Amino acid sequence: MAETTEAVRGSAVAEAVDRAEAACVARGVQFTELRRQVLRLVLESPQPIGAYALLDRLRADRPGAAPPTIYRALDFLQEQGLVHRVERLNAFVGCAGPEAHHSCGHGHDHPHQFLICGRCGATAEICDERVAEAVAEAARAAGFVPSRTTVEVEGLCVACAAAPACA
Amino acid sequence: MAETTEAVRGSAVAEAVDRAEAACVARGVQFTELRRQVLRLVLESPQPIGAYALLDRLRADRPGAAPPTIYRALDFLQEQGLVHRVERLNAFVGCAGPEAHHSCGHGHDHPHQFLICGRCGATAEICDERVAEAVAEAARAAGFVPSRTTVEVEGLCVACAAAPACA
DNA sequence: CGCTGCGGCGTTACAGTATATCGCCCCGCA
DNA sequence: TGCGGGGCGATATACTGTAACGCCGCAGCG
Repeated sequence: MAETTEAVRGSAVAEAVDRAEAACVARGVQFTELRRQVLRLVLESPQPIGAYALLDRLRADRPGAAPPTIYRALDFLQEQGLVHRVERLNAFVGCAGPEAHHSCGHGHDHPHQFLICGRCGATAEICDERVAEAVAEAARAAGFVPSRTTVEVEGLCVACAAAPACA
Repeated sequence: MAETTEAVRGSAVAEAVDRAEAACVARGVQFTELRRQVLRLVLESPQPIGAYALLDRLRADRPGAAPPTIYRALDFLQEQGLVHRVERLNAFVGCAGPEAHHSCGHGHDHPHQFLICGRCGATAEICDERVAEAVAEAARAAGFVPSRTTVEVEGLCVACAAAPACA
C-alpha cells in the first residue's frame, strides 16, 4: 500500500522533473544534473524542507556537497519558478504546476500564497487572483511599486481542524 | 537640524514606550525594564533591525545580554502586538500605532502588511482591510482555518521609484 | 514562618541558516 | 590558441535562533 503510494508519488515527481527540464531547455537555461537532483529531492518531500535537510539527502548521491552547493541550486530553481521559499519556515517547496501559471499569463514569478498548518506542518500553495489584486492595489495606493509578494497564512488545515482534541 | 530631528524622534519614541507600558499594565502583563529597553531600541531604529544588531545595542546597557535575552523580550513584544517580525528580512519593526488597531476592533495581532523597499530598505506598515479580507476568504475557501497571516511586498518605495537611475 | 509554584532573567552550549571567497573545469567563441 | 563566463568543489565564516539549566523574587498558602 505504502509502496503503491510512493510509486505513484515517485512517477508524478519524475514527470514534474521532466516538465521542468523541458521548460528550462525552452528558455535556454541549463538544467544540470545537480539541479535535477535538488528539484527531485524538493518534490519528493511531502512538506517544506530545509536547506540542510536537503543537503543531507543530496549527499547520498554527492558526498562532497556543501551549503553553497544546495543554495546555488535552490537559487536557480527559484528564479525559474520551480521552487518557492516559505519564509515563515525557512524552507522550500516545489511549485505546484508552474506551467499552468505561465499559460495564465504570469511569468516565472507567478503570484501565489501559502496555507501552513501549524499542527501537522502541511503546506498548500494556492493562487488566488483576488488576493494578488488586493495586495497590488494596496501597494500602489501607497505609491509603492511592487515586484515580489509573500503571502503566508498559518492556521489549521482541513484535516487538523476536524480533529481539534488530539495531542 | 539632525539634532532636532533626533530629538523629535526620541520624544515620539518615549511617548510610544509610555503608551506601551500603559497598555501592558491595563492587560495585567509585566512591562519590565528589559522589555522597555528592547522596545525602545526597536522603535529608535528607522528601519527593521536584526536580533543581533539589537543585542549589540542592548549590551551598552546590559553587558551580560545574550541571544535568549533579546529573543525572549522580542517574543513578549510580538505577543503584545508592540513589535512585528519581517520574515523576508529576519528583522523586527515597532508596530505603527497598535492602540489604533485595538480601537478598530482588532486584537493584539491585528492584520497588517509590509511594503519593503529593495533599494533603500525602508519598510512601511499598512493595514488594508481588503487585503486581509481577501486572504481570509481564500483560506476559508480551501477549508483552512487561519490564525496568523504574513503579507510582505518587496519593491520600490515612492522616493526610490522617483530616482531610478542612481546607483 | 517555610514551602511551593511561577515568571523573568542570566548563562552556556549548540543547532540551523546563509554567504564570501578562491580555484578548477568545461565549453563556446574569437 | 587564448579568453571569458557559467557551473561547481571546497573551505571558512557570519548570521539567526533555540535548548537546557539554574538563580532569584514574589505571590499564595498552610
